[in-house]
Amino acid sequence: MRDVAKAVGVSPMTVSRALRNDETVNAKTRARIQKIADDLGYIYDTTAQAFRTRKSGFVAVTLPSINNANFAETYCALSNGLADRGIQILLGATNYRIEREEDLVRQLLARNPEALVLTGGYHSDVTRDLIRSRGLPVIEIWDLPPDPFDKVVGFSNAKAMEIIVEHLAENGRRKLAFVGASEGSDLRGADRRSGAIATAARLGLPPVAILDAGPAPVSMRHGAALAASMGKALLDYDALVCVSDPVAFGVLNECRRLGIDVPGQLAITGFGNFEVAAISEPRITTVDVDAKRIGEVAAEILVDIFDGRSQERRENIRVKLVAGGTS
Amino acid sequence: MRDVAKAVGVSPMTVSRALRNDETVNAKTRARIQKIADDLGYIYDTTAQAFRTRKSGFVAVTLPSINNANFAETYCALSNGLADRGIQILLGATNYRIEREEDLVRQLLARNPEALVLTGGYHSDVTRDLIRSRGLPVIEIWDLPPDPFDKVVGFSNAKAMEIIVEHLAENGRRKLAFVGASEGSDLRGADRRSGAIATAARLGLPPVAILDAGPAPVSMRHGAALAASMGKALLDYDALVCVSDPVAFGVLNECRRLGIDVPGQLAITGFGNFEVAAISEPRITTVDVDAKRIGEVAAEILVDIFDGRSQERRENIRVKLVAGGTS
DNA sequence: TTGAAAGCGTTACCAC
DNA sequence: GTGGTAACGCTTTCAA
Repeated sequence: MRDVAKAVGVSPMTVSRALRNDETVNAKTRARIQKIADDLGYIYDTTAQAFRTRKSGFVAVTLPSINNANFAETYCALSNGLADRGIQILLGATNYRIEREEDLVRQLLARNPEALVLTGGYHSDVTRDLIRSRGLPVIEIWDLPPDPFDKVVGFSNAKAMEIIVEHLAENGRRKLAFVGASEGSDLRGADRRSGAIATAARLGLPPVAILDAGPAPVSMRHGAALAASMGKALLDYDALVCVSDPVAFGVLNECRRLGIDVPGQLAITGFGNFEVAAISEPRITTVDVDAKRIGEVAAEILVDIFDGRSQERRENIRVKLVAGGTS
Repeated sequence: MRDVAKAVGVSPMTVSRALRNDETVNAKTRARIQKIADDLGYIYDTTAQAFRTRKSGFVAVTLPSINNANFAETYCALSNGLADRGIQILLGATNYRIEREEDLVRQLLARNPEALVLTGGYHSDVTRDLIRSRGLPVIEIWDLPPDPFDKVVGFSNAKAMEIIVEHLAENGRRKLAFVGASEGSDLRGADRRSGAIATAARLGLPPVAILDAGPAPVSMRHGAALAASMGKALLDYDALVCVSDPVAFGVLNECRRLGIDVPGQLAITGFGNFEVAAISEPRITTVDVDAKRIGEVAAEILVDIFDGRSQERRENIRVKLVAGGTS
């Protein structure tokens, strides 16, 4: 920058302003500076800028997994919503290990992000302190934590399960089992489980059985393996409430192999309205979450924050039942 | 850092060294510094480090899509392989739009990454110039481009299709159709298509028909929709070679609805050994690509580069046939 | 094994 | 409309 300044015959300060298209710099001077900078092959140092201004142009985002159609959609919507502002996303995947979050957040914070988007509302005390001491804007997504950091864009995983259990009860199912990940590995999944248990209790159904499909992320193969290991014992229940569509699909496929009639003998439900739920035959009854909208709203909130329009935000994204042929 | 130094009673310089695990700092002092830094909630400023050392600590990675089990696995392996070096990944998704790559690369380069990992070997001239003028290490993955930038970790998509077509021919199939994305939207998919066509020709089979499932990314629903729109006309062929497992699964499911017997009347093959291929009943014949290994090898190469051990690398990652019940 | 001084390239702030 | 000065938080270098 000094070299450019020398070549043009102005001060480095003026060059700095000109290159940022500062209006206060004389238009002609600005053009001259631009040209000479180009000629000299000058490359603006974004790192130095980020250092000096304390603005990194990053928003840090944590996701449990990047290989998940719903999270991927949220990520893309978020990314697109911030792109025109020149904001880039710094992504961190916890792979469903909560203890990873702390390290991850530390790494992400080291880059001075201007905001933090966390998937889920459960965080260790250390993580909370770490974040609070930074005092940066936080958005928690895909959840509706009772005691949030700051902004929230999500839905209640427990409540979302209500509509599934009510639907099953309306269709005469009583003996429910919940198929999900092992205790402690998928906290939103655990919320769904408690939601199912609570709703069943409220409706006067027998206690919901818990079937463990292994540590998160549980997917098709885990659902299939669980069903295979249980075999006809699955018929102790008349409905399997699965934590996600892939799990439900795995279970459903194994049921076909076992000669269990779905939905005749057994109802199966999923969660998330994944592509496989709609393609499966029969279609899997599921809950649709507007993942894209979560990302869009989060991006909108961030833009508001960066523009200085800050306000309390707790957005409840609607979820809806998608009735299929498995219930 | 100054605050930590004050609290510990040493100079900032010693703190700096301690936090970087510099061996020259007394082990006990180092531990004390670590502890107090933690207690104070100190977060190391990577931006300042990047500024001072002229090293960003970033590796930029482009992926066609993050919602893809294979790419996700490559990404995770890459990320893990670089984590101990303190290198973070800056991710950019093209969403299968090649024209996006240029913008994306420009954005990523603005962050001064220390290396660039590109998925695929097709790039616009502008992109090529952009990258070359920066003179940074480049690894192209998931492909084996004839004229690569630099390092390569991948496989020939065309050759991978050979094993599928040979397998089909061995099993007596002759009238092949390729089901893939529209021309121009998925270049690795197009390579698979040409591979299928070439191999069929070499084996003396009739010309391979091309069935267009729409713009990339094509997935279950596109496969299903294509099959539904064709109906019994699918029986003009005796094998459908699908560009990916999800597409194959969509086609397979629709065939069941249409009353087409797979593999009796029609063989179906996929690509990528996705979970759905193994869970599907019957299992889908597919090609397994060691996605994780691609990420691991790429990370290893990058570590070599950062350690100053640079050498030509063109790693051909093996792919293998996974024979299922659909062929 | 530890510390002091200087500086990385930019911009905030104030002066003119 | 332009310029001078200082500083951002760290590390390189040299000295003790």
